[in-house]
Amino acid sequence: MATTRLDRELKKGSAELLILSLVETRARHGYEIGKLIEDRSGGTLKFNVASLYPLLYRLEARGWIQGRWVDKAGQRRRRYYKLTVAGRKVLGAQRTTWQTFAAAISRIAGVQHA
Amino acid sequence: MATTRLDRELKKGSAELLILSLVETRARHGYEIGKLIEDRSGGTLKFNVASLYPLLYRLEARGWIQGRWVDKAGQRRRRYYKLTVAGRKVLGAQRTTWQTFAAAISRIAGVQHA
DNA sequence: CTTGATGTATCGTATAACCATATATGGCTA
DNA sequence: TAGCCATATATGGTTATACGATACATCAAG
Repeated sequence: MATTRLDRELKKGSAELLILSLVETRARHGYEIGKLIEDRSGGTLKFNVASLYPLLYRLEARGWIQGRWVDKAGQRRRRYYKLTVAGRKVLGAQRTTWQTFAAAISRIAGVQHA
Repeated sequence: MATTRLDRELKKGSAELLILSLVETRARHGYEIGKLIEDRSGGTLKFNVASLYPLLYRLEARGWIQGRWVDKAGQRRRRYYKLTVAGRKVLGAQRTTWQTFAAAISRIAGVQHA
């Protein structure tokens, strides 16, 4: 079946919310974030690296996450990102936004959410 | 507060689902669809005409909706769109996709849906 | 020594939203 | 009767962005 494009677009809109959520309780590096999203969604959500990394840079440039390089023997260097104070506020706002949108869409599209 | 862009992106992804849903039971014209989405979402969802009309043309080009010009005295001509058989199948698939995504995002982002 | 998983990075291209603007009609009001 | 608002459709040009492809780098497994 042809991809409806809806799924792709949906990923775009929720990308920031997903990333901010994952670095909420602890610092994580890019690759880990990508894998976590894929795994926890059961393969439903999957980010291309060419989308994921630029997104991380953007979030850092906005001051919502803070990156730190970590070198460890026997490993490629990783950049760990953690949520900033400003990012925490944004995350809270985005969670509310998400719920509002999900409710509105479900109502108009006639989708019942469990 | 600065727009987080999440809301804008979310609209993009759900636009097709919303439109297909609104022309499911009866034919509607563009302006009406725009107003319905805005009204039924309580202002949360709002489409720019420069996004809405091209989207309608795209959906029609794909054969998911079928447009028909209707002239009526004392009114500007309107183009009424109705769901096609192919569109009905797509709508069903998109509803399923939407539910799957909403569940995945809520799970990862730690958002509880009522 | 080749393959695959891990890990970060980006060029180029295609897609698409939307601002601004245009056209057209009817009703209300000053 | 001129102005403005709601209705209704249409699009050129700008801008943002996702992602395929590709690159580089390290280590384990076979």
